[in-house]
Amino acid sequence: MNDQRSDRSDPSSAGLWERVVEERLDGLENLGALEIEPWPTRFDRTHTTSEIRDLYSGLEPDARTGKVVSVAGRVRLIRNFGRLVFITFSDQQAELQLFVSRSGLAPESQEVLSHLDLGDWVGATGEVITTRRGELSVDVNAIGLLAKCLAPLPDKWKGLRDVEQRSRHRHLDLVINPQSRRTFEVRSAVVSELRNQFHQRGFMEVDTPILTSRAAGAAARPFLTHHNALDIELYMRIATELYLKRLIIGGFERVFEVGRIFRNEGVDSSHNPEFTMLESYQAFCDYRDVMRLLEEVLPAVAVTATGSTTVGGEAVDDAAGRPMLETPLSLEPPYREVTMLELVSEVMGEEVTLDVPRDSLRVPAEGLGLDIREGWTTGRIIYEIFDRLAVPQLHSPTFVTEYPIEVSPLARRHPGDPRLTERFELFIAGVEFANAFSELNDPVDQLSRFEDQADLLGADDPELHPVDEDFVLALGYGMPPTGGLGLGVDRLVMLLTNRTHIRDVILFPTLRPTENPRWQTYRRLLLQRGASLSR
RNA sequence: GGGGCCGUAGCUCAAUUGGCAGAGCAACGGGCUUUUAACCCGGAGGUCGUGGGUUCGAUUCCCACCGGCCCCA
Repeated sequence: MNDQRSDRSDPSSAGLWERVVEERLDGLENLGALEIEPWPTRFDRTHTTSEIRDLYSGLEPDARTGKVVSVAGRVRLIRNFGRLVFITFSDQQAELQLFVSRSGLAPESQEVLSHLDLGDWVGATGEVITTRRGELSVDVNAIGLLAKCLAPLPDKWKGLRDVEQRSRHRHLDLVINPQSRRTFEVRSAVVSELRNQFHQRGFMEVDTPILTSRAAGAAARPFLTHHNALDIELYMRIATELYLKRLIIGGFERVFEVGRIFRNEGVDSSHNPEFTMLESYQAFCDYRDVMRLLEEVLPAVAVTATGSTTVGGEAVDDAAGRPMLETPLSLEPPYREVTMLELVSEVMGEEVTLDVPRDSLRVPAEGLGLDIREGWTTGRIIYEIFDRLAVPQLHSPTFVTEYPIEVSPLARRHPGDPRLTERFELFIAGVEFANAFSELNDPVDQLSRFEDQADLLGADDPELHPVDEDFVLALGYGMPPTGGLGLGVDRLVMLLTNRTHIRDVILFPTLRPTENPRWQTYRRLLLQRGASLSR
């Protein structure tokens, strides 16, 4: 272990932090003297904050409604005037003000009030009123603690800004940053609407194995794990593709899976080791049908999740991350369609075809700063030029079609040129969102493609696929023509919430573990208190 | 893999051409019955990411390391 690791939000100097926890624990003891339970089991809420706002918006200042409500939430702000206290609290929907006059308040409520801290959960009962300044409030006649917040929260206004700290302490991020809560609400809506869209089109949702004996269906390094009882090595899946195609072979004509995928590769602002991908397969269809599907599904998901097919452009609060798109962009179809060879010809400034000799492509490509490896064919080099130089310029939604066969071992050959495939990827804002093709269903061709890839595996090329023998055997029983799709769900959420960092759209991203230097102090304080409670 | 920037109070951030470490909010004590991030008074709170070096003296300069962000391959 490395002792030099630092964690900025958890400095080992726990002096002030320790004092705050101690003081709050002391406050609990005072409540105990009045037999007030700081962690009661339940609370009868009659209204949420937004229900009250909906019912009583537009009241005149200094109004009384005669309506008594019970509300609950977390204390966000306290403005104490001595005998009069204003408390702003929030539940999941919104904030609301509590108007608490000490006169006439029961002793239990007075005691709760005097030990109330920012972050505490409270339940309060009283009449809905507006104050002299017109603020909708609950005129509290009883207030109780629902849960004590023992540790100080980050500043409500400046928030937690650091991406790592926000994901490492997600509970605090969600308390503090409304934008972050909003992001994950959008994520939930995106996944829900994706499912809805596919169900509506007659797709059946399925679950395929995460633990597999062979990580296939994509070009990626897998995570390795071990099953004790069987005493075998197992891989975490790197794609759902080959299992879903087995289901098409089996006779399910439309299947999809929203699946967690694991790839043992680098971590950066757009890659997390585990991420979510939607894959769908529909029999009797080709890649052009999948294009139309995407053009329908993506705008529908955008509207359901965000209310609009326009993404980006709006100012994103700094505390919740930087924007992905500075200027707005429309997801309305039709999307631009262009072949890879057209794009590469554009980049190179002259017409590029698969007939161009390898070296007359390699030399100018290296001149543009690309690292061209020894075994790469013309098609592979074309893909590299495309990936490095053309992709970043694909701003509005663009289907790039006709991929070289070398980088598409699972896609059907293009009828016009067997060195190309019926494949497309969808790019938006310079980022790949979807990958689709007319699925290769000829086992003879599939086997030779896998064998070609296997021959090259020693070349350590990240674009190479491992062989899956069982899948080739399965193909032999006949897979109908099929259009397949892979859609990156995390990236779609990034696009719809305008975030640049994948950690901002994954609740608990993979992080290097750190020791929390406060733990020992915290543990000691709680154990001390426990001992004094049991006495 | 290469380059740049960053790490200071619970949170957000200053400052120092190398000489007692600063603010706002939070927290603590006091005051206040109509606030909207209330206000006023007072007192606290720091291993300046970690380790080493240079120096009379290092938060500041140098080196290494840890962690982060951005750009490039």
